[in-house]
Amino acid sequence: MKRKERAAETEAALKAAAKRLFATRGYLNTKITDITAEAGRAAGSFYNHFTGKEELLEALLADLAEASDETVAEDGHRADFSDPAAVRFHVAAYWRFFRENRATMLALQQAALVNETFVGKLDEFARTQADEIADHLDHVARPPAGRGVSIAMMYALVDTFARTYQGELPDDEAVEALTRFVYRGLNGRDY
Amino acid sequence: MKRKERAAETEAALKAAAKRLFATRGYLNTKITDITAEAGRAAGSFYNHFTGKEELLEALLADLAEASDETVAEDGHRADFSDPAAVRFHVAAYWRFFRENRATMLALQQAALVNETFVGKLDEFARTQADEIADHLDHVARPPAGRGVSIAMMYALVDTFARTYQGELPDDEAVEALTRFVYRGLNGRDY
DNA sequence: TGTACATCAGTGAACGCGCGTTCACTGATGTAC
DNA sequence: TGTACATCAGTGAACGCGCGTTCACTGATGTAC
Repeated sequence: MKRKERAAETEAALKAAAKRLFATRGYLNTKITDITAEAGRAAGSFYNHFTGKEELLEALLADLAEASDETVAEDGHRADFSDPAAVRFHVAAYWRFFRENRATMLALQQAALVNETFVGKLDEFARTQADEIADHLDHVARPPAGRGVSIAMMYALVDTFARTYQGELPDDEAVEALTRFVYRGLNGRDY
Repeated sequence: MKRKERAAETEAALKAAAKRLFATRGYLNTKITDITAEAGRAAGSFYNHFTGKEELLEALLADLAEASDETVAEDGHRADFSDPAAVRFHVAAYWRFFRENRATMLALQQAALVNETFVGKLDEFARTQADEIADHLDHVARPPAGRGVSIAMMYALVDTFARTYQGELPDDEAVEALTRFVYRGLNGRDY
């Protein structure tokens, strides 16, 4: 079974190279030949594993979905956003998730600009996140708007802030700021 | 002076066509030949007016800068974010600004993914917006974080929400929801 | 005011670059007997 | 266990498509005298 091993190694090398390049120069600026060069393989090798850059990104997304599932199952999970600790827990979890999957997340957003398929995947991702926390508002007495809109605002804030300032701001400062803003926004009072 | 008129008309037609296409299929998916076709001119004509798509976008940005300046000068301008009316005023102004300049704003964001120059322009735009409202926090007793971070969070939320939900949500519902969330986030209390 | 020439905006076919994709080839691994 | 053949992963030069960009040409407008 040396053949399958070799193929698996190459595939992994291509995915790893792609992540590195996506993180630095971005998905759209990365050529297929850049990926094969970074992975130390010939250009033609790419097509033994993927039909194109899109399929490679889908493979990265599949990997990411697993990582995402783990996050939810973490212990310490608080499910009531009228409790500041619960808000902080979720903000911190998303922040960590984003740091660990930055390359793929940025690539997905870029791909969505150019390819309808990935618009769908991005929406689906956001919807999944939203669904998982929808019931966390059950004990929030006076949310700022309807449930869907409230969650959407929270998500827009945390996601965009992570995209923009992660790496430029100390992690705990960012998490504290977001937690305070979100908690206040949702509950209408301080803690 | 019929020649200059004709040239000006063509240039305006190209800009208008570009805006239409940027709004529908996006900046990155729009080819130069798409723009000339949409404007009803020959492909070569484009280069009498712009050196490339980038320069066209810069022209659109220049137009937008004028529009932006007007907004600030509007009357009814409230400058104290401890007053809900002031928050609402600014949220509504940005919402309106975004609706009127959607094509250019979306194009700028897309261009920034591929071209360093536009990263700079986008940052500069955000910084300008932030500077204009920095002093509006003077009477906010307990902001959620330092001044810069507080403004950045507010901006991330309002801008992303407009990008994502404008057109899908009634304008006043969106403005109310954002106003409430932002006011609470900044002040730590409801109104 | 008229004539001859210069300049300009616009045209669209043609050119060429960049990059995705193919494919004949190589050497290694697996299979049949 | 050995030999002959098949299959597979990987290679990289070559091909070709899409699109940006050029350029010789046209007709209209402007200028000189």
